[in-house]
Amino acid sequence: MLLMQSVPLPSHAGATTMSETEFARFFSQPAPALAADLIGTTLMFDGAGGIIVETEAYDRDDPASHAARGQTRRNASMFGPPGRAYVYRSYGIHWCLNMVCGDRAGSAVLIRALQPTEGLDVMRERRGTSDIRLLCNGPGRLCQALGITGTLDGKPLDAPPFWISRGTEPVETAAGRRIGLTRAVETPWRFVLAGSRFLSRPMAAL
DNA sequence: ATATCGATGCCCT
DNA sequence: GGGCATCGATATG
Repeated sequence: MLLMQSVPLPSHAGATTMSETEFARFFSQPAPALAADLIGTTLMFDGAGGIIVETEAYDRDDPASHAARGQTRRNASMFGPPGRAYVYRSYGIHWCLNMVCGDRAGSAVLIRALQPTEGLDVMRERRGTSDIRLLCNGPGRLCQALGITGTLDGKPLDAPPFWISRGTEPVETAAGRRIGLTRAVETPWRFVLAGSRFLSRPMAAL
């Protein structure tokens, strides 16, 4: 069947796709809640991907957020419907992927690290390293590994080339300070899979 | 293991 | 013109 061929199969047991209403409910959560819930979720993009092990929440009333000073051309996707991508260029060089969420405009979750499970060969080629721990351990690195660029800004996350599946097994998460910020540094809106060796940086004590 | 620094381009004031 | 939700190389313990 044509439809089946376009859907990548997760390699780990227990994965499940979301119905339309589950998807809508999932992404209507406030950013910190979704950021925590995304840990352990599988993210695929055009045949490559893995398990989300690190996220950060940003929202409208958050001085560190791109949305803090209102809508602009760059952050327009953050003010659009939830369940879509917000992709922006970081430091002029890298792309970073967010998932737009919330019951009001200006909320998103930055995807910071994956545990790679699918498409290892193409990710190694794109990243220029064979070290599996260096493929997706950072927001810029995972976009390079998956081939995500600015053309995906505003695209829905429940349609190809994106594919998202929540795990059925509960996972242990930890929260801490966000990385690389100069503002709102105390807000503990970074979430990780406890004990993961695929993080962009180890979780520091609060 | 952690620290520092330069690259790089676009957004926004 | 200033600042930046990063990365990789380099230096050092």
